[in-house]
Amino acid sequence: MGRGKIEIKKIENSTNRQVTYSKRRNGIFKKAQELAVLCDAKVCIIMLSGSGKYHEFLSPNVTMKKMYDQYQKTLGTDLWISHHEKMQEQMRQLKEINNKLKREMRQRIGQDNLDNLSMEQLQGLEKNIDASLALVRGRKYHDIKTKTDTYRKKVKNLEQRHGNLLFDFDKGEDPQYGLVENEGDYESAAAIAFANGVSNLYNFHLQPTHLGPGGALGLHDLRLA
Amino acid sequence: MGRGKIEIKKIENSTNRQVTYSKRRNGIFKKAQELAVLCDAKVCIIMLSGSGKYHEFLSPNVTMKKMYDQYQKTLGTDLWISHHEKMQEQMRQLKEINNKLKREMRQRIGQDNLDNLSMEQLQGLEKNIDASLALVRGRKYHDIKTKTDTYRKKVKNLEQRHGNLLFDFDKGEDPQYGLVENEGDYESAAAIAFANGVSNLYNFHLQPTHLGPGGALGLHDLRLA
DNA sequence: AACTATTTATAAGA
DNA sequence: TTCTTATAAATAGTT
Repeated sequence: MGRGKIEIKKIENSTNRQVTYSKRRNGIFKKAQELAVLCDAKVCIIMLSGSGKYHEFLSPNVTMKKMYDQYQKTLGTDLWISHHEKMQEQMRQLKEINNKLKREMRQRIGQDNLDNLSMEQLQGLEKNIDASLALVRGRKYHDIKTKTDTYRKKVKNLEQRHGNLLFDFDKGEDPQYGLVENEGDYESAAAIAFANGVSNLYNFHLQPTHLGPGGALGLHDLRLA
Repeated sequence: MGRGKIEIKKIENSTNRQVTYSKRRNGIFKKAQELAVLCDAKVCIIMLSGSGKYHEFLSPNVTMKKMYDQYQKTLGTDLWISHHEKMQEQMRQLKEINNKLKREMRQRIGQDNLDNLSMEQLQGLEKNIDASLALVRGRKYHDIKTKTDTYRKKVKNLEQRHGNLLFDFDKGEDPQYGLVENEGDYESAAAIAFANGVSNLYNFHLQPTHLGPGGALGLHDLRLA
Protein backbone atom coordinates (compact mmCIF):
# COMPACT_ATOMS: atom_id res chain seq x y z
CA MET A 1 0.00 0.00 0.00
CA GLY A 2 1.62 3.15 -1.05
CA ARG A 3 2.71 4.90 -4.17
CA GLY A 4 4.19 1.68 -5.38
CA LYS A 5 4.33 -1.95 -4.45
CA ILE A 6 7.43 -3.01 -2.56
CA GLU A 7 9.15 -6.34 -2.21
CA ILE A 8 9.21 -7.74 1.30
CA LYS A 9 12.95 -7.83 1.82
CA LYS A 10 15.32 -5.80 3.94
CA ILE A 11 15.30 -2.13 2.99
CA GLU A 12 18.90 -1.30 2.28
CA ASN A 13 18.67 2.47 2.67
CA SER A 14 19.07 3.02 6.39
CA THR A 15 16.95 6.17 6.54
CA ASN A 16 14.08 4.63 4.62
CA ARG A 17 14.31 1.55 6.81
CA GLN A 18 14.04 3.72 9.91
CA VAL A 19 11.06 5.65 8.54
CA THR A 20 9.28 2.50 7.46
CA TYR A 21 9.95 0.92 10.84
CA SER A 22 8.38 3.86 12.59
CA LYS A 23 5.35 4.03 10.31
CA ARG A 24 4.63 0.34 10.30
CA ARG A 25 5.22 0.02 14.02
CA ASN A 26 2.54 2.61 14.58
CA GLY A 27 0.31 0.79 12.13
CA ILE A 28 0.71 -2.51 13.94
CA PHE A 29 0.21 -0.96 17.38
CA LYS A 30 -2.95 0.72 16.14
CA LYS A 31 -4.27 -2.53 14.77
CA ALA A 32 -3.38 -4.29 18.00
CA GLN A 33 -5.30 -1.68 19.95
CA GLU A 34 -8.30 -2.13 17.68
CA LEU A 35 -8.16 -5.89 17.94
CA ALA A 36 -8.00 -5.71 21.71
CA VAL A 37 -11.07 -3.49 21.84
CA LEU A 38 -13.11 -5.15 19.10
CA CYS A 39 -12.50 -8.68 20.25
CA ASP A 40 -11.94 -8.19 23.95
CA ALA A 41 -8.50 -9.74 23.59
CA LYS A 42 -5.26 -9.22 25.44
CA VAL A 43 -2.30 -8.28 23.33
CA CYS A 44 1.35 -7.78 24.09
CA ILE A 45 3.87 -6.72 21.48
CA ILE A 46 7.59 -6.24 21.92
CA MET A 47 9.74 -4.86 19.15
CA LEU A 48 13.45 -4.32 18.81
CA SER A 49 14.50 -2.28 15.81
CA GLY A 50 17.65 -3.19 13.93
CA SER A 51 19.40 -0.40 15.78
CA GLY A 52 18.25 -1.90 19.07
CA LYS A 53 15.51 0.55 19.97
CA TYR A 54 12.86 -0.97 22.17
CA HIS A 55 9.14 -0.49 21.80
CA GLU A 56 6.24 -2.30 23.37
CA PHE A 57 2.49 -2.36 23.21
CA LEU A 58 0.26 -3.68 25.95
CA SER A 59 -3.51 -3.68 25.70
CA PRO A 60 -5.38 -2.27 28.69
CA ASN A 61 -5.35 -4.36 31.85
CA VAL A 62 -2.37 -6.31 30.60
CA THR A 63 1.06 -6.27 32.12
CA MET A 64 4.18 -7.91 30.85
CA LYS A 65 4.15 -10.08 33.94
CA LYS A 66 0.64 -11.35 33.27
CA MET A 67 1.56 -12.17 29.70
CA TYR A 68 4.70 -13.88 30.80
CA ASP A 69 2.80 -15.92 33.37
CA GLN A 70 0.20 -16.84 30.78
CA TYR A 71 2.94 -17.88 28.41
CA GLN A 72 4.46 -20.16 30.99
CA LYS A 73 1.08 -21.52 31.95
CA THR A 74 0.24 -22.20 28.31
CA LEU A 75 3.51 -23.96 27.80
CA GLY A 76 3.00 -25.68 31.12
CA THR A 77 6.62 -25.35 32.01
CA ASP A 78 9.33 -22.98 33.02
CA LEU A 79 10.63 -20.73 30.30
CA TRP A 80 14.28 -21.58 30.68
CA ILE A 81 13.69 -25.29 30.96
CA SER A 82 11.44 -25.07 27.92
CA HIS A 83 14.07 -23.09 26.08
CA HIS A 84 16.76 -25.56 26.92
CA GLU A 85 14.62 -28.56 26.08
CA LYS A 86 13.62 -27.05 22.76
CA MET A 87 17.25 -26.58 21.85
CA GLN A 88 18.10 -30.09 22.93
CA GLU A 89 15.27 -31.47 20.84
CA GLN A 90 16.39 -29.47 17.82
CA MET A 91 19.92 -30.73 18.32
CA ARG A 92 18.73 -34.32 18.63
CA GLN A 93 16.77 -34.04 15.39
CA LEU A 94 19.70 -32.52 13.56
CA LYS A 95 22.00 -35.24 14.80
CA GLU A 96 19.55 -37.93 13.73
CA ILE A 97 19.22 -36.52 10.24
CA ASN A 98 22.96 -36.12 10.06
CA ASN A 99 23.64 -39.70 11.03
CA LYS A 100 21.06 -41.04 8.64
CA LEU A 101 22.59 -39.12 5.79
CA LYS A 102 26.07 -40.30 6.68
CA ARG A 103 24.90 -43.92 6.83
CA GLU A 104 23.14 -43.69 3.49
CA MET A 105 26.13 -42.03 1.93
CA ARG A 106 28.54 -44.68 3.16
CA GLN A 107 26.31 -47.37 1.73
CA ARG A 108 25.87 -45.53 -1.52
CA ILE A 109 29.61 -45.20 -2.04
CA GLY A 110 30.05 -48.82 -0.99
CA GLN A 111 32.28 -47.90 1.89
CA ASP A 112 30.92 -50.02 4.71
CA ASN A 113 27.93 -51.56 6.47
CA LEU A 114 26.88 -53.44 3.37
CA ASP A 115 26.90 -56.60 5.50
CA ASN A 116 23.92 -55.34 7.48
CA LEU A 117 21.73 -55.12 4.41
CA SER A 118 19.39 -57.90 3.29
CA MET A 119 19.65 -59.18 -0.23
CA GLU A 120 16.56 -57.19 -1.18
CA GLN A 121 17.98 -54.00 0.28
CA LEU A 122 21.25 -54.62 -1.44
CA GLN A 123 19.51 -55.18 -4.73
CA GLY A 124 17.48 -52.01 -4.22
CA LEU A 125 20.64 -50.10 -3.46
CA GLU A 126 22.30 -51.43 -6.56
CA LYS A 127 19.32 -50.46 -8.71
CA ASN A 128 19.33 -47.07 -7.12
CA ILE A 129 22.99 -46.50 -7.75
CA ASP A 130 22.58 -47.74 -11.28
CA ALA A 131 19.78 -45.27 -11.87
CA SER A 132 21.97 -42.52 -10.47
CA LEU A 133 24.74 -43.54 -12.79
CA ALA A 134 22.32 -43.41 -15.69
CA LEU A 135 21.22 -39.95 -14.60
CA VAL A 136 24.74 -38.69 -14.34
CA ARG A 137 25.59 -40.14 -17.71
CA GLY A 138 22.34 -38.73 -19.06
CA ARG A 139 23.29 -35.36 -17.81
CA LYS A 140 26.70 -35.66 -19.35
CA TYR A 141 25.15 -36.69 -22.64
CA HIS A 142 22.71 -33.80 -22.44
CA ASP A 143 25.55 -31.37 -21.98
CA ILE A 144 27.52 -32.88 -24.83
CA LYS A 145 24.46 -32.83 -27.07
CA THR A 146 23.75 -29.22 -26.25
CA LYS A 147 27.33 -28.29 -27.01
CA THR A 148 27.26 -30.34 -30.19
CA ASP A 149 24.04 -28.70 -31.33
CA THR A 150 25.47 -25.33 -30.65
CA TYR A 151 28.58 -26.20 -32.58
CA ARG A 152 26.50 -27.67 -35.39
CA LYS A 153 24.55 -24.43 -35.62
CA LYS A 154 27.76 -22.46 -35.70
CA VAL A 155 29.03 -24.68 -38.46
CA LYS A 156 25.77 -24.30 -40.40
CA ASN A 157 26.11 -20.60 -40.01
CA LEU A 158 29.63 -20.76 -41.38
CA GLU A 159 28.44 -22.97 -44.25
CA GLN A 160 25.93 -20.34 -45.27
CA ARG A 161 28.54 -17.66 -44.96
CA HIS A 162 31.37 -19.33 -46.76
CA GLY A 163 29.61 -21.58 -49.18
CA ASN A 164 30.67 -24.86 -50.72
CA LEU A 165 34.30 -24.96 -49.70
CA LEU A 166 33.43 -25.23 -46.05
CA PHE A 167 30.46 -27.50 -46.84
CA ASP A 168 32.85 -30.07 -48.28
CA PHE A 169 34.99 -29.90 -45.19
CA ASP A 170 31.95 -30.41 -42.97
CA LYS A 171 31.00 -33.62 -44.77
CA GLY A 172 34.18 -35.16 -43.50
CA GLU A 173 33.35 -34.35 -39.86
CA ASP A 174 29.70 -35.33 -39.77
CA PRO A 175 30.23 -39.06 -39.10
CA GLN A 176 32.06 -38.16 -35.89
CA TYR A 177 29.01 -36.43 -34.51
CA GLY A 178 26.85 -39.34 -35.60
CA LEU A 179 29.08 -41.68 -33.64
CA VAL A 180 28.73 -39.61 -30.48
CA GLU A 181 24.97 -39.49 -30.83
CA ASN A 182 24.61 -43.21 -31.00
CA GLU A 183 27.35 -44.26 -28.61
CA GLY A 184 26.20 -46.28 -25.62
CA ASP A 185 22.59 -46.21 -24.35
CA TYR A 186 22.57 -42.81 -22.71
CA GLU A 187 19.38 -41.83 -24.39
CA SER A 188 17.41 -44.90 -23.31
CA ALA A 189 18.85 -44.79 -19.80
CA ALA A 190 17.78 -41.19 -19.46
CA ALA A 191 14.34 -42.10 -20.77
CA ILE A 192 13.98 -44.80 -18.09
CA ALA A 193 15.10 -42.39 -15.42
CA PHE A 194 12.53 -39.85 -16.56
CA ALA A 195 9.83 -42.51 -16.64
CA ASN A 196 10.69 -43.35 -13.03
CA GLY A 197 10.01 -39.76 -12.04
CA VAL A 198 13.49 -39.03 -10.83
CA SER A 199 14.31 -36.31 -13.32
CA ASN A 200 14.90 -33.90 -10.47
CA LEU A 201 17.89 -35.96 -9.42
CA TYR A 202 19.62 -34.49 -12.44
CA ASN A 203 20.85 -31.85 -10.08
CA PHE A 204 22.34 -34.24 -7.57
CA HIS A 205 26.10 -34.24 -7.90
CA LEU A 206 28.08 -36.86 -6.10
CA GLN A 207 31.71 -36.16 -5.36
CA PRO A 208 33.14 -39.10 -3.46
CA THR A 209 36.68 -38.20 -4.50
CA HIS A 210 36.64 -35.56 -1.78
CA LEU A 211 36.51 -38.13 1.02
CA GLY A 212 38.93 -37.64 3.86
CA PRO A 213 41.70 -40.17 4.60
CA GLY A 214 39.78 -41.90 7.40
CA GLY A 215 36.78 -42.41 5.17
CA ALA A 216 34.66 -40.01 7.26
CA LEU A 217 32.06 -38.26 5.16
CA GLY A 218 31.30 -34.64 5.97
CA LEU A 219 28.14 -33.03 4.72
CA HIS A 220 30.23 -30.56 2.77
CA ASP A 221 30.96 -33.40 0.43
CA LEU A 222 27.40 -33.31 -0.81
CA ARG A 223 26.58 -30.70 -3.38
CA LEU A 224 22.92 -30.02 -3.92
CA ALA A 225 22.55 -27.39 -6.60
CA MET B 1 -11.73 -1.34 5.67
CA GLY B 2 -14.54 -3.43 4.51
CA ARG B 3 -18.04 -3.13 3.21
CA GLY B 4 -18.72 -0.56 5.86
CA LYS B 5 -16.93 1.41 8.49
CA ILE B 6 -17.13 0.02 12.00
CA GLU B 7 -16.82 1.63 15.37
CA ILE B 8 -13.89 0.49 17.44
CA LYS B 9 -15.79 -1.01 20.33
CA LYS B 10 -16.38 -4.54 21.52
CA ILE B 11 -18.25 -6.59 18.92
CA GLU B 12 -21.25 -7.93 20.76
CA ASN B 13 -22.07 -10.80 18.41
CA SER B 14 -19.85 -13.63 19.61
CA THR B 15 -19.46 -15.28 16.22
CA ASN B 16 -18.54 -12.06 14.48
CA ARG B 17 -16.11 -11.28 17.27
CA GLN B 18 -14.46 -14.63 16.80
CA VAL B 19 -14.20 -14.24 13.04
CA THR B 20 -12.87 -10.70 13.30
CA TYR B 21 -10.34 -11.83 15.88
CA SER B 22 -9.06 -14.49 13.57
CA LYS B 23 -8.91 -12.23 10.51
CA ARG B 24 -7.26 -9.33 12.25
CA ARG B 25 -4.85 -11.56 14.14
CA ASN B 26 -3.62 -12.90 10.83
CA GLY B 27 -3.42 -9.36 9.51
CA ILE B 28 -1.28 -8.22 12.41
CA PHE B 29 0.97 -11.27 12.29
CA LYS B 30 1.49 -10.70 8.57
CA LYS B 31 2.38 -7.07 9.15
CA ALA B 32 4.72 -8.07 11.95
CA GLN B 33 6.46 -10.51 9.64
CA GLU B 34 6.81 -7.83 6.99
CA LEU B 35 8.15 -5.30 9.47
CA ALA B 36 10.68 -7.80 10.75
CA VAL B 37 11.95 -8.47 7.23
CA LEU B 38 11.78 -4.94 5.86
CA CYS B 39 13.39 -3.29 8.86
CA ASP B 40 15.54 -6.07 10.19
CA ALA B 41 13.66 -5.87 13.49
CA LYS B 42 12.81 -8.43 16.13
CA VAL B 43 9.16 -8.79 16.97
CA CYS B 44 7.30 -10.81 19.55
CA ILE B 45 3.53 -10.81 19.81
CA ILE B 46 1.40 -12.63 22.34
CA MET B 47 -2.37 -12.65 22.10
CA LEU B 48 -5.08 -14.05 24.31
CA SER B 49 -8.53 -14.03 22.79
CA GLY B 50 -11.52 -13.26 24.96
CA SER B 51 -12.19 -16.97 25.15
CA GLY B 52 -8.63 -17.52 26.34
CA LYS B 53 -7.09 -18.93 23.19
CA TYR B 54 -3.38 -18.33 22.99
CA HIS B 55 -1.52 -17.21 19.88
CA GLU B 56 1.98 -15.94 19.45
CA PHE B 57 4.21 -14.55 16.74
CA LEU B 58 7.97 -14.55 16.88
CA SER B 59 10.11 -13.16 14.09
CA PRO B 60 12.95 -15.40 12.89
CA ASN B 61 15.88 -15.82 15.25
CA VAL B 62 13.77 -14.63 18.15
CA THR B 63 12.73 -16.72 21.10
CA MET B 64 10.42 -15.82 23.90
CA LYS B 65 13.37 -16.11 26.24
CA LYS B 66 15.45 -13.62 24.27
CA MET B 67 12.59 -11.15 24.24
CA TYR B 68 12.01 -11.66 27.89
CA ASP B 69 15.68 -11.12 28.64
CA GLN B 70 15.73 -8.02 26.48
CA TYR B 71 12.69 -6.73 28.28
CA GLN B 72 14.35 -7.20 31.63
CA LYS B 73 17.56 -5.69 30.35
CA THR B 74 15.69 -2.67 29.01
CA LEU B 75 13.96 -2.23 32.29
CA GLY B 76 17.25 -2.90 34.00
CA THR B 77 15.65 -5.00 36.69
CA ASP B 78 13.87 -8.20 37.48
CA LEU B 79 10.34 -8.47 36.18
CA TRP B 80 8.65 -9.21 39.46
CA ILE B 81 10.59 -6.63 41.37
CA SER B 82 9.82 -4.16 38.63
CA HIS B 83 6.18 -5.12 38.70
CA HIS B 84 5.99 -4.71 42.44
CA GLU B 85 7.91 -1.46 42.42
CA LYS B 86 5.71 -0.04 39.69
CA MET B 87 2.63 -0.81 41.75
CA GLN B 88 4.19 0.66 44.86
CA GLU B 89 5.10 3.82 42.96
CA GLN B 90 1.59 4.11 41.57
CA MET B 91 0.17 3.66 45.03
CA ARG B 92 2.55 6.25 46.47
CA GLN B 93 1.50 8.77 43.83
CA LEU B 94 -2.17 8.13 44.43
CA LYS B 95 -1.73 8.53 48.16
CA GLU B 96 0.16 11.77 47.69
CA ILE B 97 -2.52 13.24 45.46
CA ASN B 98 -5.17 12.03 47.85
CA ASN B 99 -3.51 13.65 50.86
CA LYS B 100 -2.95 16.89 49.03
CA LEU B 101 -6.60 17.05 48.04
CA LYS B 102 -7.71 16.28 51.59
CA ARG B 103 -5.45 18.98 53.00
CA GLU B 104 -6.67 21.56 50.52
CA MET B 105 -10.26 20.61 51.13
CA ARG B 106 -9.91 20.92 54.90
CA GLN B 107 -8.41 24.37 54.50
CA ARG B 108 -11.03 25.36 52.01
CA ILE B 109 -13.87 24.44 54.34
CA GLY B 110 -12.01 26.09 57.20
CA GLN B 111 -11.84 22.89 59.18
CA ASP B 112 -8.26 22.83 60.38
CA ASN B 113 -4.60 23.56 59.72
CA LEU B 114 -5.28 27.21 59.14
CA ASP B 115 -2.61 27.93 61.78
CA ASN B 116 0.09 26.60 59.47
CA LEU B 117 -0.66 29.17 56.79
CA SER B 118 1.14 32.49 56.44
CA MET B 119 -0.88 35.65 56.31
CA GLU B 120 -0.37 35.79 52.57
CA GLN B 121 -1.52 32.23 52.09
CA LEU B 122 -4.47 32.85 54.29
CA GLN B 123 -5.39 35.96 52.34
CA GLY B 124 -4.99 34.04 49.08
CA LEU B 125 -7.21 31.30 50.42
CA GLU B 126 -9.80 33.81 51.45
CA LYS B 127 -9.74 35.45 48.03
CA ASN B 128 -10.00 32.05 46.43
CA ILE B 129 -12.97 31.02 48.52
CA ASP B 130 -14.56 34.38 47.88
CA ALA B 131 -14.15 33.89 44.14
CA SER B 132 -15.70 30.44 44.46
CA LEU B 133 -18.60 31.90 46.34
CA ALA B 134 -19.03 34.48 43.61
CA LEU B 135 -18.96 31.74 41.02
CA VAL B 136 -21.54 29.67 42.83
CA ARG B 137 -23.72 32.71 43.27
CA GLY B 138 -23.12 33.62 39.65
CA ARG B 139 -24.21 30.22 38.62
CA LYS B 140 -27.28 30.49 40.76
CA TYR B 141 -28.05 33.87 39.26
CA HIS B 142 -27.50 32.53 35.78
CA ASP B 143 -29.98 29.76 36.40
CA ILE B 144 -32.52 32.14 37.85
CA LYS B 145 -32.04 34.54 34.97
CA THR B 146 -32.46 31.77 32.45
CA LYS B 147 -35.64 30.65 34.12
CA THR B 148 -36.85 34.24 34.36
CA ASP B 149 -36.12 34.90 30.72
CA THR B 150 -37.90 31.75 29.75
CA TYR B 151 -40.85 32.77 31.85
CA ARG B 152 -40.72 36.29 30.43
CA LYS B 153 -40.83 34.89 26.91
CA LYS B 154 -43.77 32.73 27.82
CA VAL B 155 -45.52 35.73 29.23
CA LYS B 156 -44.76 37.81 26.13
CA ASN B 157 -46.15 35.05 24.07
CA LEU B 158 -49.29 35.08 26.14
CA GLU B 159 -49.46 38.87 25.82
CA GLN B 160 -49.47 38.64 22.06
CA ARG B 161 -52.02 35.89 22.18
CA HIS B 162 -54.36 37.39 24.64
CA GLY B 163 -53.86 41.11 24.19
CA ASN B 164 -54.24 43.97 26.60
CA LEU B 165 -55.94 42.26 29.49
CA LEU B 166 -52.91 40.10 30.16
CA PHE B 167 -50.59 43.03 29.37
CA ASP B 168 -52.10 44.96 32.28
CA PHE B 169 -51.61 41.95 34.56
CA ASP B 170 -47.97 41.72 33.50
CA LYS B 171 -47.34 45.34 34.46
CA GLY B 172 -48.11 44.46 38.02
CA GLU B 173 -45.52 41.63 38.09
CA ASP B 174 -42.65 43.35 36.27
CA PRO B 175 -41.12 45.13 39.30
CA GLN B 176 -40.60 41.77 40.97
CA TYR B 177 -38.43 40.58 38.13
CA GLY B 178 -36.60 43.89 38.16
CA LEU B 179 -35.82 43.41 41.80
CA VAL B 180 -34.34 40.01 41.20
CA GLU B 181 -32.23 41.30 38.34
CA ASN B 182 -30.60 43.98 40.42
CA GLU B 183 -30.36 42.21 43.74
CA GLY B 184 -26.86 41.81 45.10
CA ASP B 185 -23.76 42.03 42.91
CA TYR B 186 -23.93 38.62 41.22
CA GLU B 187 -23.38 40.05 37.83
CA SER B 188 -20.21 41.94 38.69
CA ALA B 189 -18.87 39.08 40.79
CA ALA B 190 -19.37 36.73 37.87
CA ALA B 191 -17.66 39.22 35.57
CA ILE B 192 -14.60 39.31 37.85
CA ALA B 193 -14.52 35.56 38.04
CA PHE B 194 -14.61 35.33 34.27
CA ALA B 195 -11.88 37.96 33.96
CA ASN B 196 -9.73 35.85 36.27
CA GLY B 197 -10.07 32.95 33.87
CA VAL B 198 -11.81 30.66 36.27
CA SER B 199 -15.04 30.32 34.35
CA ASN B 200 -14.48 26.59 34.16
CA LEU B 201 -14.96 26.41 37.88
CA TYR B 202 -18.63 26.92 37.15
CA ASN B 203 -18.84 23.18 37.11
CA PHE B 204 -17.21 22.69 40.48
CA HIS B 205 -19.81 21.88 43.10
CA LEU B 206 -18.82 21.91 46.71
CA GLN B 207 -20.87 19.86 49.12
CA PRO B 208 -19.35 20.23 52.58
CA THR B 209 -22.62 19.20 54.22
CA HIS B 210 -21.78 15.59 53.38
CA LEU B 211 -18.83 15.48 55.78
CA GLY B 212 -18.64 12.51 58.09
CA PRO B 213 -18.88 12.90 61.90
CA GLY B 214 -15.11 12.76 62.44
CA GLY B 215 -14.54 15.50 59.92
CA ALA B 216 -12.77 13.09 57.55
CA LEU B 217 -13.26 14.06 53.95
CA GLY B 218 -13.71 11.26 51.39
CA LEU B 219 -13.18 11.90 47.72
CA HIS B 220 -16.80 10.98 47.12
CA ASP B 221 -17.63 14.29 48.67
CA LEU B 222 -16.25 16.08 45.65
CA ARG B 223 -18.47 16.24 42.64
CA LEU B 224 -16.75 17.18 39.43
CA ALA B 225 -19.35 17.30 36.69
C1' DA C 1 -13.57 -20.41 3.18
C1' DA C 2 -14.22 -17.18 -0.92
C1' DC C 3 -15.63 -12.88 -2.73
C1' DT C 4 -15.61 -7.63 -3.29
C1' DA C 5 -16.95 -2.99 -2.13
C1' DT C 6 -14.88 -0.09 0.92
C1' DT C 7 -11.99 1.50 4.24
C1' DT C 8 -7.36 1.77 5.87
C1' DA C 9 -2.41 1.63 5.62
C1' DT C 10 1.45 3.30 3.63
C1' DA C 11 5.41 4.48 -0.11
C1' DA C 12 7.06 8.24 -2.10
C1' DG C 13 7.60 12.92 -2.25
C1' DA C 14 7.63 17.55 -0.04
C1' DT D 1 9.17 14.14 12.22
C1' DT D 2 4.82 15.33 9.88
C1' DC D 3 1.73 16.13 5.90
C1' DT D 4 -0.11 14.83 1.50
C1' DT D 5 -1.73 11.80 -1.96
C1' DA D 6 -1.82 7.95 -5.20
C1' DT D 7 -1.93 3.35 -4.68
C1' DA D 8 -1.62 -1.21 -2.38
C1' DA D 9 -3.51 -3.96 1.20
C1' DA D 10 -6.80 -5.24 4.78
C1' DT D 11 -11.14 -6.41 5.92
C1' DA D 12 -16.71 -6.06 6.92
C1' DG D 13 -20.40 -7.83 5.15
C1' DT D 14 -22.07 -11.24 2.18
C1' DT D 15 -22.46 -15.68 -0.25
